[in-house]
Amino acid sequence: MAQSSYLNELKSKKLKATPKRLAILRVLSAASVYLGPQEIWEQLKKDFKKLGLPTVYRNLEELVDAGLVSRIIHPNRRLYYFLCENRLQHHHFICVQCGKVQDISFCAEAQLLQEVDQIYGGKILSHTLQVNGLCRCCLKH
Amino acid sequence: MAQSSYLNELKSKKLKATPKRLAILRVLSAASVYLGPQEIWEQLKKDFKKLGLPTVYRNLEELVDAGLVSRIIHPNRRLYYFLCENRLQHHHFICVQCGKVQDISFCAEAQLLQEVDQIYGGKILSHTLQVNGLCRCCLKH
DNA sequence: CATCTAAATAGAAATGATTTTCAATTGGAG
DNA sequence: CTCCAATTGAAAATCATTTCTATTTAGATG
Ligand SMILES: [Mn+2]
Ligand SMILES: [Mn+2]
Ligand SMILES: [Zn+2]
Ligand SMILES: [Zn+2]
Repeated sequence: MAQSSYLNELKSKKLKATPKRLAILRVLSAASVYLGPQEIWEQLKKDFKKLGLPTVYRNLEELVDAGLVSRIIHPNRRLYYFLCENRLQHHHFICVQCGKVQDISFCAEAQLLQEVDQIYGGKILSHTLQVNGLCRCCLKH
Repeated sequence: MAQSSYLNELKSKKLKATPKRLAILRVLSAASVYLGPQEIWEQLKKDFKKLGLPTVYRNLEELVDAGLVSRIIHPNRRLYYFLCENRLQHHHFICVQCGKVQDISFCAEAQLLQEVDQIYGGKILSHTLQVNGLCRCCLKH
């Protein structure tokens, strides 16, 4: 995704385009795997002599809220983040070994809505669909 | 579920039917909502003068592994547990307000397998599908 | 019933990811 | 340039969960 695209999205979400926030986006954008806050922090400490880990945590969550970054809840229950070009609502297949993320085009939304809304009369606030496993590449080794 | 049914399932999973383990099952069985380890512990401290919180944590995970209890990852990212009579693979709609759990009969398994296995060549180890929201009852108030 | 062993437990301590606090800094609108 | 809300760093707190180890116990076996 282009840098200018980030800027527009940030502005529309009322997030300032601070150097650190942009750097976090840059790291995520360059990564081919999901990254944890700690990893992102360690990469960025090289570029900024001062950078607090809480800043990374805060920014990641803000970027998720803004819809720029997707959050992955690993089976180990730690949080990871991934910058996905695909802006449509979708889900992920994640490799627990190498960290690769692949889009799942299948979306359960309609069926879930049907069941929860029409049968139970409830209101869906969020849903998680995540598939964990080993990617083709990791399967070989 | 009948007590004797628990005993059989425990035995088949090589879990001893200890008084505390059975008590945990009893508490879960009596509950109409998902419960956290702490809550379960607090209820059981009345019955056992000695009962460690780690024991509750350990047992809950063992019971999940044994397939007797289902684990719920709340949007608040804490763990909750629920004893569901339905032993077939299925998912849940949980109310984030009152803790009610309702079965989602819809299962994405086939489609996910199709996509991950046949398109990506990966292997699914687990998948999470959970719907969070407000139940009919909580919606009214 | 007595014996025996792997499984289970208590209690205390450690863990470690995540969050909070608050004073100082800064982006960017006007 | 000014100004203020947003952002940040540093340190500390939180707090759910796990680990450790000595002790106890379920239940298999004879
Ligand atoms: Mn994606
Ligand atoms: Mn169920
Ligand atoms: Zn992989
Ligand atoms: Zn409810």
